[in-house]
Amino acid sequence: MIKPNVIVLCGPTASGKTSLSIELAKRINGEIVSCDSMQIYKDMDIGTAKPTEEEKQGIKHYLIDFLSPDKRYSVADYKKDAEQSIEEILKKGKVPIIVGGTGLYVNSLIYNIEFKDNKIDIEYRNKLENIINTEGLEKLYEIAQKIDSEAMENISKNDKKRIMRVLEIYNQTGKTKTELEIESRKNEPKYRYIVFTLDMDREKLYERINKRVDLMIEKGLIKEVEKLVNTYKSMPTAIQGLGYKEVVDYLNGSYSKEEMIEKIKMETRRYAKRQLTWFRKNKDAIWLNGLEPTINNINTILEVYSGKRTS
RNA sequence: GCCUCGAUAGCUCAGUUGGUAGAGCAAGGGACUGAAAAUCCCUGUGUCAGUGGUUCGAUUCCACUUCAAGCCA
Repeated sequence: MIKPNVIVLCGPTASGKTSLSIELAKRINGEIVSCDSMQIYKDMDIGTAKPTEEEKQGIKHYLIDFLSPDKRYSVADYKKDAEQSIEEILKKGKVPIIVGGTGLYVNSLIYNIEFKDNKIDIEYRNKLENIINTEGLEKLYEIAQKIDSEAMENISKNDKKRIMRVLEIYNQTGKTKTELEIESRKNEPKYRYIVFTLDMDREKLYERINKRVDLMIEKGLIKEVEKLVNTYKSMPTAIQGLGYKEVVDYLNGSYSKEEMIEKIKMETRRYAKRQLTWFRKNKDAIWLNGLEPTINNINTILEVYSGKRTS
């Protein structure tokens, strides 16, 4: 059986994914599935650089702007939702285009990582937090080491989230993280994912990031955040978004407006660097230069897509 | 113009009782399976402002030059 083609366009923030993907979708009768852990949230438009209706040019976008910022969401939810979206697009006879910068989410699709149908046990997580506060993180590290020493080889003794996760998995499933990950990789992907990574000269990318942050402030990012914190009592994940937590600190008087803007720029540059580390790891990806004219990049994608080019 | 102080990593500075130097921040690289825009790990060669002098040896001491800051006029 021939697997359907699915195009994946990843790359660091501000590399030009949005406009390239929309041009591509118009060209090949495609629809876009976003792969972005922050654009999923409603009421967070400016800071996440969500495409506007005008920018979308009538191209349907999935997994954007559909979740309340007070809700939790995870890679497991994403995997399920994204595959459902892909199916819907294929049913229409259109081409699915996955677009975004969240490396973890991209991998869940292209390596077909299968997640069990479990919810996060917040009570247990709080219990672990308590142990950290009373006995220290070392205590949890030791326990985790006993449960799954193999997984702990890659986890620093300071990496609170990952140490907790090892314990959470064991508590919930009775299996180790290592065992579960082997099971999660059993099945081949259902689609032929063709992965493109959009990048450009680092200096140029940073210039674009800086400019984009200034533009966000101009467009009213501060107002957006004010409204957000007044509307939602708690935002466990959404408030972690770049730009959002910094504006909250600014509103609390932690630093001046200028300092806030510089901080957002710096954190965004660092984020872009981390994204690139993630994408470089995928040796099958085909790299595109965001400084090239859009038409050139589209032609490259089309050549690979239609099988005229393999690398 | 006088006096004082300074010039060391991209930035802010420490230091070498003379044997070519190190912190913080920035930056770069990396890890990543249910919070991922999160979380975490690793990485410090730079004409020690320039030119001369003393010395086996000067970034360190001395002289001059340039630049910057403060004070007195």
